[in-house]
Amino acid sequence: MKIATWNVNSVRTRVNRVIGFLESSGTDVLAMQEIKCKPDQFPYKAFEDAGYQITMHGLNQWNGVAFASKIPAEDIEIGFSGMPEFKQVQEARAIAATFDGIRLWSLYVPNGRTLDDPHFPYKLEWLDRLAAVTAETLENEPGVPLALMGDFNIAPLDTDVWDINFFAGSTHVTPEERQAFEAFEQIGLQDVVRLRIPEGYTYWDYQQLRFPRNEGMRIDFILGSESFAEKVKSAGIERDERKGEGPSDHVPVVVEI
DNA sequence: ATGTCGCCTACGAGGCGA
Repeated sequence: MKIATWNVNSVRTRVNRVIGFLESSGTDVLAMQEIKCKPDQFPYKAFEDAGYQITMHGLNQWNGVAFASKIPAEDIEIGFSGMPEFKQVQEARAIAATFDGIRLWSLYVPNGRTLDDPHFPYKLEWLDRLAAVTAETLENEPGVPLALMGDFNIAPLDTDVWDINFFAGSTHVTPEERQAFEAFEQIGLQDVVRLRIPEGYTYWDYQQLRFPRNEGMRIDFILGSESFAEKVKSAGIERDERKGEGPSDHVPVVVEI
């Protein structure tokens, strides 16, 4: 089974590219982030015509997470228990479903904006709570094949950005964010892509010719539980998806299990 | 170069978010 995660940056704008990727890669389950639409705006038909069912959560033009899958989604969960709010609103940043016994989360971690912005503590709290809820799940259901997949908006290593000096004083690389990321490893998850592909970016800003210059960031991850990790046969970062007409600024990250 | 892109409102262009 092929599983992938991809921040598509608008599923409506990107529908042809997303379906093209699904078909050419033979992906069975795709976790999407930043679909940027409400349920009545989702381009269901194009996915259904390609043989994929949609499980989505979107509230407005921002954020939004979903799965496209060839197999049925079971035990769908919108958000996670105690998910922090921003301005009294639980944003559309998390959805889970079980596919053939494998529990998958599609996650769009808050960006954080700047270190002095209220979105920054919100990001840290959001990650903290997600780790706590995931730890509970792993304790209650040890042995469950589970993966957290998505755009974490954190570059865990200095080599995950093209120039660490450029990011001095910025989000994505602070000790606090990296500690929040490491917490997922401490509760027993492992980055199943890093083990196989130590280097490589998953995101290049549209601005400043970042992609032609290969000035990117590695911020999209698949973090698997022990029983998920042991099923993984191979992994990939689909860099070529950043090329051509109308790409997302992120590329798919995939595993075969 | 403040070098892009996508969404909104509301019909042109500015505001917001990344």
